[in-house]
Amino acid sequence: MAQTHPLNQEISLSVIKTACSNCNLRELCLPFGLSLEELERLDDLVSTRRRIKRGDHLYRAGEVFDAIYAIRSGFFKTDVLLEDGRDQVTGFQMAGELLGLDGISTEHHTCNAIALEDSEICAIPFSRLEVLSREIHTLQHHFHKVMSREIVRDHGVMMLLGTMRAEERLAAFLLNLSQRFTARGFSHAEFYLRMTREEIGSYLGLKLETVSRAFSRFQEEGHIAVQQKHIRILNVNGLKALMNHRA
Amino acid sequence: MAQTHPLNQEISLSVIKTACSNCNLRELCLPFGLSLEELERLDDLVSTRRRIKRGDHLYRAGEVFDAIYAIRSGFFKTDVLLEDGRDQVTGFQMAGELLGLDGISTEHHTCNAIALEDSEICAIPFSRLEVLSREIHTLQHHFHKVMSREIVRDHGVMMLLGTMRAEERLAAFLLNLSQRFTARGFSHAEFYLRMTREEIGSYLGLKLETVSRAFSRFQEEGHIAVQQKHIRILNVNGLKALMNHRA
DNA sequence: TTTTATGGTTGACTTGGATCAAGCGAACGC
DNA sequence: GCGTTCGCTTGATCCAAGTCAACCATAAAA
Repeated sequence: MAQTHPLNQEISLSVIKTACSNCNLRELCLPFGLSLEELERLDDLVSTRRRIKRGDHLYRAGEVFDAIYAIRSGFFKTDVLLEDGRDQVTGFQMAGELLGLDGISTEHHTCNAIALEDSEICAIPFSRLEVLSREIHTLQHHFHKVMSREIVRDHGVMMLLGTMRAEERLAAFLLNLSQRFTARGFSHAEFYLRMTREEIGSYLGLKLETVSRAFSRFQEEGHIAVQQKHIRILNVNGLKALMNHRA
Repeated sequence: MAQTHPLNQEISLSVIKTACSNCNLRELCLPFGLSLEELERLDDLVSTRRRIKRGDHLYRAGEVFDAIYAIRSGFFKTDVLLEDGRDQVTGFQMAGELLGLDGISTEHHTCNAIALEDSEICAIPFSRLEVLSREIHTLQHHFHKVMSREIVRDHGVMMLLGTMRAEERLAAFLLNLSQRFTARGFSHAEFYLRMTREEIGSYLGLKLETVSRAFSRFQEEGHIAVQQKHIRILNVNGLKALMNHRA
């Protein structure tokens, strides 16, 4: 159902529904800023849509790179494995975000992308994207911005890992999630975590016990209400205050 | 000794000498893979070359972005400041590497770039680079690779900050520097650090005392010889072994 | 329904790296 | 030449987070 061959595009309504031009994520995703006519050209390019079940890989480190992926729905993590078994979660991605940019560099993926819930993605063949972005300046520029934004995000994570203490890291993490959910029209104050404490810990450079303790502490202090994966933010400013609370 | 002082570039020769087509870094830098004719078109674009004195900023966080910079000679650091005074060094850049990619995202620089020794840069107006890369496919693709490489590098730093202990981080850092010096034709085993212990610490998420102690330890164990900023690597495999030495 | 597995919480203790503090050496300005 | 500054080293102590361990909660399987 997700896979739709470009040939049927006139026929089925479902196909039209999953076209970029009709996608409600188009203002967050790659199509940002494109005209209607340009959008349709992008539609041609985004031919493959695919479902990824919770726990399955979208791609693995080492695989040949030939497409980047836009998340239509669902939630992913990316991680990097060291030979000795250590791994680092490098990011959590949600609807409208792009996966696979790391693969351009060596033409092989350098990390694993794993669905944390049943998800749907759009595959964008990279060489065709390069062709199209030579013709559509807005697309070219926006793509550059997206890559750059990823670099800026990574710098933020470095700052977090390099200078913040455990509770600051977790506060920053929750505020970041909240802000991204808001941008997608969800509640900024109430959401379900898609990842385990261990995955959060890996992302934040902490052990799962430390993450768990920090959650409990935030709850005691009235900043949030936690019940397993269900989070309610009760005091955004409290969390923000935690972040700048000395080096 | 790695420093090549660009002090006397005779006027007439200097123009030719500083063109991409004659730059000895062209295989490391943006021009990688371009034909001679394409190189000349890139030369037109890279009009501004500038000297930056040790300690001076190439750009500051918040400034309007309109160009990326290729390092012709010298050494830089980039860092991000938090309001409360904490800062994180996000990278050290040497000849042939690009600076400023983070600015594309918001059209403002998001970090500071500071010369750690007297340096020379080539400014590449970004909008003109976008125009040219629509025409020269090789340039377009290579630029994408460079951005992607930066993302991959950042993931490596996350891994380092998230999962490694102090001595592993420093070993990884030294091996990385060594490898990059090698790629530029310098000794892989002997070099001068351009940055202070504090800057290394900031980059590695450690305090300067910890960096200093780790250096001393490496010396005691015969992996390296340190005298202030002068480093000699005596046992590369020893350093490599330190890195995979358990989580 | 009970059983099992997986993920989360909490406590006791240990430890790597931070902090505080003193002193040293090289480079620079006077 | 000499004093000042800045960066580096080293030691003593402390503490945030890691480790180890027990137990609890939820959901899926039997």
